[in-house]
Amino acid sequence: MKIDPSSPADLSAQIATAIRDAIIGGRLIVDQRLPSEAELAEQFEVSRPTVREALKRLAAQSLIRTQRGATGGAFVNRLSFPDAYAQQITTSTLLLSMNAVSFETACEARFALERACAPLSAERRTADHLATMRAEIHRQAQAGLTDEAFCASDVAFHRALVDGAGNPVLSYQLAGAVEAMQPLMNMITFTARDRARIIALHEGIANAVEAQDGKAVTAGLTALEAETQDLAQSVFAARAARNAGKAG
Amino acid sequence: MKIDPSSPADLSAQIATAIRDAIIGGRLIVDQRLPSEAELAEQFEVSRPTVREALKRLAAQSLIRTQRGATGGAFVNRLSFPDAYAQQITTSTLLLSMNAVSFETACEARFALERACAPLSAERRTADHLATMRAEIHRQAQAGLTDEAFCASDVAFHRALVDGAGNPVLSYQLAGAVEAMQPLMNMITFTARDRARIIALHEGIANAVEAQDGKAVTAGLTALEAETQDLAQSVFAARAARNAGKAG
DNA sequence: TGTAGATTTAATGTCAGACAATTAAACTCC
DNA sequence: GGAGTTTAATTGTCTGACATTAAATCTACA
Repeated sequence: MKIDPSSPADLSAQIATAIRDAIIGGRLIVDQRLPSEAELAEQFEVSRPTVREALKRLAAQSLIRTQRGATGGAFVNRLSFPDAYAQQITTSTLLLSMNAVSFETACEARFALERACAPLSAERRTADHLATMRAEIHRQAQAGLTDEAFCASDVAFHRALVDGAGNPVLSYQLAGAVEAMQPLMNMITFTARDRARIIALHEGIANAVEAQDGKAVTAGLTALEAETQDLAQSVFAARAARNAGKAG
Repeated sequence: MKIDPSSPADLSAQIATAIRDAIIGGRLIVDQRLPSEAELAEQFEVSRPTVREALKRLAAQSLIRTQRGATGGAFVNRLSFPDAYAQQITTSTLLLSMNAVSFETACEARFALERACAPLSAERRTADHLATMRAEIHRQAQAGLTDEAFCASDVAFHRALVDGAGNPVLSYQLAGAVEAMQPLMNMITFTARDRARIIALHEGIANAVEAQDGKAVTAGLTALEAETQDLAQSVFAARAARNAGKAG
């Protein structure tokens, strides 16, 4: 592993890239200990702070973990599913919030992906997944629920549906799509009638999942997508009209 | 923004979290300049190297960018789609390689997600997308192509299909699923007959996309999934048998 | 002999201060 | 007024030191 001191890029970035490539390329394997900071500094012919900045970059991506003490050091970290979930959600959320992605586009992507899980989930869901879905529907029907809590329950409902497919890779991929929608959904105010319609659709989906009828699950999700898009459109239209009224 | 010096967590990690939360929460907006390192050090009552480690953590996640010079500093970075793609691919690839995810599971997830794009892509694909797909099919048929190049072309074909849906969020989500499969696919050796079958399936898919027949695209992907799973199974079975022979 | 406690040691975490490199703005001179 | 020079602000890097942590080792005592 070598770096180029004459490169315009920061030394710490170069070192981080070199180590990252070694991890991705399998030359450093999970739980393997990296040389100590002092040794790395010597190898790369830089100072310890520079090495530390490189290691912090890697730590930020969960590629390594560090331990203090006599037998401590930096170790190649196994990227766990929960860590990957968290990164996925953060990235997706920021991507949506920073790039003026329309509600319509995000919503379409989210439901398209979720429909991909529908047949598998209908086939494989356990009683647990079904119970979670029912419990969340029950929660959604409670009076006095804030819009945020309603949305959170909505997310939990859909996660149960996705997890029902029994494919952790699929669950991981969907985590970003489903969770990143939450801030967008939170911009919507749900009237009692809106909630009733959504809950009815959720019940239809849960019933289809219980009956292990993949096509019905897919159809239910499509209907829910249409309902969500309509709702968002009317909310945003009303808001725009109110603002125009203010301006006029 | 405050940190807790008595917390067991590293100060630099705490500072990074505080700034990240400010960005996610919208208190720091895109292109806004953060205080200089010296000012941040004063605010958080830590030294400059500690602040720098925190900033490097954020830079590793593309949350900020830094500029040298008189008017330089750290700026909140707009997370671009390409950056998000790259992060997504890295995370997905590592997740698969470090967690003993079976080929079967990864393959199932990938094709399930890709089928989610099929109807949209059939409806909206441009001539460009179609041309890319045809070009990649042509490349795949060339003699003397290495397995790696064949796989790379396969990825390009499927990306064109996904991009055809015209939904950048969907493309972003799929990037991880499709690209992360490549290392796994590279473990397979493709005989000429295998390639011919795959190319035939690709042609069927391209024809369906050209005809804007979403159901046929979905069916083609399902057939390709079955073919891929069969192929992988036989390759791995043969390899296992050879290893057993050696051991015996 | 075994174990509890003290010591050692090796590593990361943090600090202070300095200098180098870079870049934009301010200034100066023609 | 414009080209070149200077200045100032900021990040990048280095050196050396000390603090903190935790495992391993040693020591004393039962």
